[in-house]
Amino acid sequence: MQTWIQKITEGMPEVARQRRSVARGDYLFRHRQPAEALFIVVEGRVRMFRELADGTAVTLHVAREGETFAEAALFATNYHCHALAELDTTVICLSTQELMSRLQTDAALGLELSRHLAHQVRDLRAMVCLRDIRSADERLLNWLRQKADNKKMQTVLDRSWTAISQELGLTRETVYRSLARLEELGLISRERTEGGALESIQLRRN
Amino acid sequence: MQTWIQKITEGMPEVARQRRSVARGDYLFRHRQPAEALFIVVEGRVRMFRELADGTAVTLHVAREGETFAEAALFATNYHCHALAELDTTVICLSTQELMSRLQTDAALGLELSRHLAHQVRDLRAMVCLRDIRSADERLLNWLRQKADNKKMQTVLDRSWTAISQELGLTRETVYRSLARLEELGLISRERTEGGALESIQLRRN
DNA sequence: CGATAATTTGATCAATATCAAATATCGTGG
DNA sequence: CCACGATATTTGATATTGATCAAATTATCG
Repeated sequence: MQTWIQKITEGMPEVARQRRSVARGDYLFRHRQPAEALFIVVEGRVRMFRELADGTAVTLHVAREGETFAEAALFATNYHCHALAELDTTVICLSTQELMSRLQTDAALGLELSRHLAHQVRDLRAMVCLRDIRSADERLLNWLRQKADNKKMQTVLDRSWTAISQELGLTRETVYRSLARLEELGLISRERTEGGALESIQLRRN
Repeated sequence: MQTWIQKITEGMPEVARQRRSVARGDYLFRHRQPAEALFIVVEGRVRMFRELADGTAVTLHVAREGETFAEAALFATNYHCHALAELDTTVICLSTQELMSRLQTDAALGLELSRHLAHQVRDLRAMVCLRDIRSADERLLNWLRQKADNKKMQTVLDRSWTAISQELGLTRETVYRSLARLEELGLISRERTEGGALESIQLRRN
């Protein structure tokens, strides 16, 4: 688990970091409810959305396993959107009250939170930037380069291509075709590390 | 200017928040240089990118007027990318050293920074989410809904459509066509507030 | 070993990008 | 206040490319 979560949760009273399970289709919280917690997804998937006057839903974020969400709850008295479990979901709830009161005095904790958020900002900006690239080949290639070990020019995958294609904003079919094309062109080579099941991609120069 | 910047800069010694002008094509900072400042763009545009072993550039972010960038410099000793002025640019430099030393003890300042970053995270997530919508019409409509005043179901523009189309990840031609189509379908109506030059979009139900 | 998910390739379609060009609007200097 | 250049808006024609639907193969997990 991420460092900041460790630092935040350690020394936090039991009541302030409870687990909660939500069945698929149920709400974790609703718009305008008092913002009592922020969350870490342990398992499942949560969709956050606003609802307009005429009932139209506007999705703001989909939080997946390992991700935190509703950090903004710390700075608001009420939630500004709905959070719906798209699957059977388990989350850890971190009490905003508890956190906030510690943040009032504990500057180190605030730094830890800022660090976490600053990294999120960096990653998200990079993701937006990546999606500005229209060509599937170029987008995939840039993703590989972003992830690559700078010296070895190599990326080791931690997920299926099917999952990665979502992050890329492309269909899996398109991704597989791009992979084939890039390998064809000699820009990458795909290597299956026989020990682990993890595929790794070697970037070739030019 | 954003609140947090006010709070951060007020009471900050003159030396810790200097203006700096950079000519188009010059670097604001380079990869591996000591991370001495984070920045606010006053005017111009700055591109941040990494450079791979073979010289390939990977863009991570393009910061525009009014935006802050390199917040992560606070948590690193060295910059992890290059920052190049794409236009003649003026920035405000906020000393990381000064900021960091204040953040060590000033919990309120840390909260202000966290608040700023949490909002950025929220906005960026919403932007990524929006770009997952493939249809231009749907994407534009959802953008309008995100921006809309919840009661009046109305969005007042603060920029040209040409600028907005970039945020949407669409070409301006596509955006204009979508606008026409959505108005045709009666889903929106475009209204020119004669007083100001600002266009406003009224969302219709269904 | 069976079931489920992931990978891979093919054919076709639809939608957006692109290129082009005309009009409208804005801002600025005279 | 007006003229003029720059920018924004708007519509048209066409091409490209990624999405979609299909299906076969392979890998993974219990």
